[in-house]
Amino acid sequence: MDPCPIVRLSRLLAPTLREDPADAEVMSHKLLVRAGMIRQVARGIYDFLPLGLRAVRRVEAIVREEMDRAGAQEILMPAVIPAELWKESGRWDHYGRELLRMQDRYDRDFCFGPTHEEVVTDLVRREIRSYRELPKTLYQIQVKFRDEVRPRFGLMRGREFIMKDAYSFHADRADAEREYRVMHETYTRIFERCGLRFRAVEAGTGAIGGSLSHEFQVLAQSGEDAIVACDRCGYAANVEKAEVGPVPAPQGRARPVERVATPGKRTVEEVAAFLGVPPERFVKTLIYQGGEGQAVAVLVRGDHEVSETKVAALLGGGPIELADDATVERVTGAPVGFAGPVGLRVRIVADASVRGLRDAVTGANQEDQHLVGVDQERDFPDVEFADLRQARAGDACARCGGGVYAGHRGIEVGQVFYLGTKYSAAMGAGFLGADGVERPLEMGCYGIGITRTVAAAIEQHHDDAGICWPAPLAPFGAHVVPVNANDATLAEAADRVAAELARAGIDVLLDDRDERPGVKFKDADLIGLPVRVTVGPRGLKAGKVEVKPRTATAAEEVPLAEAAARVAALVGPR
RNA sequence: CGGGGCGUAGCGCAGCCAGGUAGCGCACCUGCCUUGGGAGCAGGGGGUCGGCCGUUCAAAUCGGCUCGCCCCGACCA
Repeated sequence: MDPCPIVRLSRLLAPTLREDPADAEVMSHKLLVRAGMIRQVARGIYDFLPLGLRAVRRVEAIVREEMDRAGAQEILMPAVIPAELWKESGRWDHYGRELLRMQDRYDRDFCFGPTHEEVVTDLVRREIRSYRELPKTLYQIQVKFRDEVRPRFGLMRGREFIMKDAYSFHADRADAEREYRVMHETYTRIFERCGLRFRAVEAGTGAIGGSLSHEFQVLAQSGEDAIVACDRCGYAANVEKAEVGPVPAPQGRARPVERVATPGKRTVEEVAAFLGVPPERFVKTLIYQGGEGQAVAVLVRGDHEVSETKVAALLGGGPIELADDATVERVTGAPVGFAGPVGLRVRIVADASVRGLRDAVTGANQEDQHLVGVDQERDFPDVEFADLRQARAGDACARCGGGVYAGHRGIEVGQVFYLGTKYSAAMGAGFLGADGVERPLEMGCYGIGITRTVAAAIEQHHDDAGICWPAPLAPFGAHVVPVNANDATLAEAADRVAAELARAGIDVLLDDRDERPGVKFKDADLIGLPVRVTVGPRGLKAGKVEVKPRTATAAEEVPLAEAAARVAALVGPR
């Protein structure tokens, strides 16, 4: 067995910073920069320094092992892709400005691949003829570029990032769904091995249709996605997509409608405070515009939020957006903030929780006026009901009926997707079946954001002093610190401990710098390797070193000869 | 893409309103001293003040343009 490397910190490019960088917002960004792991080159584009790159490589290694174990085959496709392939799929015109386009010296169009359905489908259509050659699952680990409107949060949302993308090809839908389940299990193994707390949540499939997509969300307070998970059946989904269970029947008593003045009060919060009526007795009316520009009124209870995903699906799947001020005025006859369903002459869709509401407050479609005592069945009966609101913690689970949703925040690090024949049909990727009939290939695709996973690991595993790497992702297994580099006895002992650790299969970062102990300890905490081994004069006199897991509060004294075994037990196989 | 903010030494910042010798802390170099949680003393190096144009006797400071970066809203691994 090759001995693991021992890297001397004095020679490593690991410029640690004492202060947070001014341009960083989230912890993973601050800590990656402070620990000398990344540096920004342009917005959303980073250098990976040795420590950062080692963490990336560790995620990649886990992903590779598990993909290979699942029978997928690693390939490498080009990052620069000729426009023709993207024109074939139609995405050259539809992908938008996120696609980084360029020309070569002959003015031919190319793009930097943000994803590789076109390239892989082109490869497979040229090389696969028969059902006998199926199924095939191909993957690559590669740099991607998406010219995000708003890159931010360091590695969480870069423009250039490393992604594992996989594509599978099948003779029929059943086999594609079988592979989907295999990949779902593979992803579960991958993120478990990474030492991350995560949930696989149901995800929308947008324009492609079908129901087969899951996002893998690493749970962290700083996550951009809000998700809910049932405490009983385990159903979990993005709040935008999560089905909402039965709503309690409305309580209010019938009374006549009354118009009240609410000068300058536009939001539910403002009006609720002004009238002394709780938000759940409000009907919130939002005017949306679909792709063709027709306005639709969407109603939810005052304490609920609209799920644009659900509204878009109800209206046919196209993109929707909140109407601009002028449209709102035209539709409601009042400025933004005073819309209500009573007397509206556009299509009205409402969340199920609005059905049967009595004694509710709504906008009056007149400036500075609201209606109270509104009765849905009496005053605006002409409404379509559907599940249109975002789920939230405390809602009843729609799947099992008995459970209750708990709220989480998540960072999406992976997604698995059943594609069907979207790309194979568009690009003429077919095969001959046993019956001699040519059919389009059934496909699935499966992505993992490698660099985002590194950031997510830090978001989930850090403390005030720095990163606390899950051992499987740590750049090194152990951090060996001789407290005084000028003490030859200590330095020799540290070298010896490092060598034994390496022999025991642990990669070692040895802080051989001529720095004071405090500086070394601060840097060790910041870099966050799973175990620190301190070699100091006190312990060494008794033939001992200190072994301290990063997340432990106290160190443990261990005889020199046993240190390697002790650390190996703590860190696990590397 | 719309809205807001910031560009002054490697990092974090002051100076700008009220134009007149470019500063502070950390980091860096040299020496002394120190060595179990970001020591101390002394000396030192380093900045076309993002860029361009203008106003002025004089611009980091005032005006215009431009580039870069960050934050807030709709998409995505």
